[in-house]
Order: sequence, then structure tokens, then C-alpha cells
Amino acid sequence: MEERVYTLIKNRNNPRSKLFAHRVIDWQQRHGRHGLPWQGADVYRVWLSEIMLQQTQVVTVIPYYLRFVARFPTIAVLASDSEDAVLAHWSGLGYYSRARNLHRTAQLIMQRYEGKFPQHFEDILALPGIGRSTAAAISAFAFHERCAILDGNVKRLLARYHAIEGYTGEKKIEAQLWQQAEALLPKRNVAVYTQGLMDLGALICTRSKPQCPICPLQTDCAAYQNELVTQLPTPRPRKVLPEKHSTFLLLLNGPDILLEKRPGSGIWGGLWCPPHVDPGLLNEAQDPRAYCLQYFGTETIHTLALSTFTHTFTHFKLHITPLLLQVINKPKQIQEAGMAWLNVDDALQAAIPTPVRKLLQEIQTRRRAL
DNA sequence: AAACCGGGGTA
DNA sequence: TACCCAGGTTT
Repeated sequence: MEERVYTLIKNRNNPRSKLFAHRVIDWQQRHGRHGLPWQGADVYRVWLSEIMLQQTQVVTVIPYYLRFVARFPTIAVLASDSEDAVLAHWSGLGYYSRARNLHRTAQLIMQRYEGKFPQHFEDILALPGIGRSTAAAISAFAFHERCAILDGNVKRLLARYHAIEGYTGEKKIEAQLWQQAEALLPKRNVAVYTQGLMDLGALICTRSKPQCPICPLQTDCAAYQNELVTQLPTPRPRKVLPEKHSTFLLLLNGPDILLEKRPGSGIWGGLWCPPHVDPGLLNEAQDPRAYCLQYFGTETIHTLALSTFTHTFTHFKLHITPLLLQVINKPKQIQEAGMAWLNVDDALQAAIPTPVRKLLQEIQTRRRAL
């Protein structure tokens, strides 16, 4: 908070920042994006759009957003529905922990704020799934507060505008960028300004092939003036990806497949997956059939080992070996919560990660061929 | 295949 | 507090 007061004072009578903001606002009014479904909407819709936009581009978000608000028109409706219903409407957008945070936050707002979204920046920032930049965006768009955002687009734009070298995820560089973001804030029209920054970053100051010739900041942009645009921002330092292995047990019983809901945190948090074991564990048991009998109470015929494929995450590669196992006894009623026999068609509608979707689709294809 | 990304988790 | 993580899209 002190920091913002400081920049406010410093910002006063600073013609350079005034020029910057003026150009952004003027460009936004002439050429920026208008008529997006969440522009000028209530804080719930602004919040929802910001969470969806954290992970996905505007054109992709729009249909999901419209379906979501049609199904969950208010915070109260969202809070009172089940997590699975919320995840189902998020299905296809990915990043499901954000949907779960959204749902959790809606319930928290009902309890702690009597259903009314908090208006103060600090309270917004304290909500699950909302960090500094998202809290600022909500404050600016919904409450016209004078708060600076710093999302990926703005990082790139500012790194170029000031020719700041160094990976923008690095602590030191990020601190510089935040300072600039605050220093450049206009006194008025913060919502238009903020949308302008986002739109400039998304439409003009793009990662590759930026449209410098039509950029309103061209004459002041240090990267442009020094021909550094293609070199900035500095890319993330590269790392070698570790590799892991996993065996997926595809237990099939007629039209059904056994899935388990993964724990809330970690890889594929809260998503439905077939049971899987790391190879070391299975080697000990030797026989996947014995493993299935022990853990799932199912007699199985080991029908087929599908070909191993690789799924690449940001931080490691996962080599997946799918084993197709046909269940031959009628499986006992599932006792554990978070385990279910699901019709493959229904499973494809549920919240499942991409490699699982691939496998389920392959199972369906095989079935049709039979 | 690599780059990207805002917030959460953890040591 | 300073890292490190996650997963889907874009290039």
C-alpha cells in the first residue's frame, strides 16, 4: 500500500507517464476491443472473465463464458451447486484448479461477505485463485479503482517499452516491471487504460511479429528505437525435462471403465483418471491382475497392452503405458469415495485430463471396430 | 518441440 | 520468502 502512495506522488507532474497513458487510452477508444460480454458487467462477471482469461484467449473464452453465466448467473447459484457441476461446465478449458478455486471462493463470499463480492483491493487479493494482477484487474474494471495490472501481455509490453533485459519471471525484473506499471497509471480512466494495455499486448505488442508500425507507443518505445523488439522480453532460461513413467490400468466392465478422482493438489488435481501405478510398484506385484484383485476386488483378463505414448508437461515428460484389462467378475460396489465405474461416454463428458481423453476415445474407436 | 503464464504450494 | 509447480495453447 505504501508503495502505491509513493508512486502516486512520484507520478504527479510526470509528463512522460501522462503521455504514455494518454496514448494507451486514446488507442483503446479508437482501436481496442469493445463489446466483450463482460465489459461493464457486474463484478461477478468481471471476476469470472478474469479467471477464464488467465489461461485462455478471448475468442476461446467467449462461448465458455456465455454458457457458464447462463448456468450460474449469480455467485449464490454458483456457490450452491456442486463442484462436479462447475467442473463439467469448465470441461475443455483446462486448468481445473482455477474452476475449483472459483467455486470455493463463491462459497466463501456467501459465508463471509453475505454474498456480496468484496470491494477493497486487499480483501479481493485474499480470495483463493486471485493474485495481485487479477485483484487489480477486478478492482479497475468493476470498481474503477486505481490499481496496476501486470499480466503476461503487460510484462512483454513494458519490457519492450523500457528495454528491460532479463527474464520477466525473475524476481528482480518483475519488481522493476511492477514499479513501472504503477508509475505509468493514469489518474482517471483506469478501466479504459487497463483494457488498452491488455489489448495492445494481445493485438499489437505480440510475442512474435509485433505490429510496431501501427503501435501508438512506437515513438517512445526503447526496444523499437534500439531495434531490440525481437530480442525482448528475454526468454525463460531453458532446463532439461526429467522423465517419469506410469502404467495406466484401463479396467473395462462392459460399457464401463473404472476411474478415480485425484487429490485436489498436484498433477491433474481433482480430475478423473484411470488407476495408475508407477512401474516400480507394479514390478513388485509382477502381475497387474493380482494388483487389480488386491486393490479393486476385480478378477480381470489382461487383454492388451496399448502402445506407450508420451505426455509432455512444463516440468517433466510422462511416458504412459496403458494396459487394457477386461473385468470378468461383477465388481463389488465401490466403497471408497472418489472411485467410480463410469460409462465411457459419460466419462468423456467428465473432468478428465487430455491424455485420458485420448485413451477413452481410442477405447471407443476399438469398440466400434469390433 | 519449445515458449508461455498467474496463482498456489512448499521448503 | 524464494523458489518450484501445473496443463493447455500458440508458434
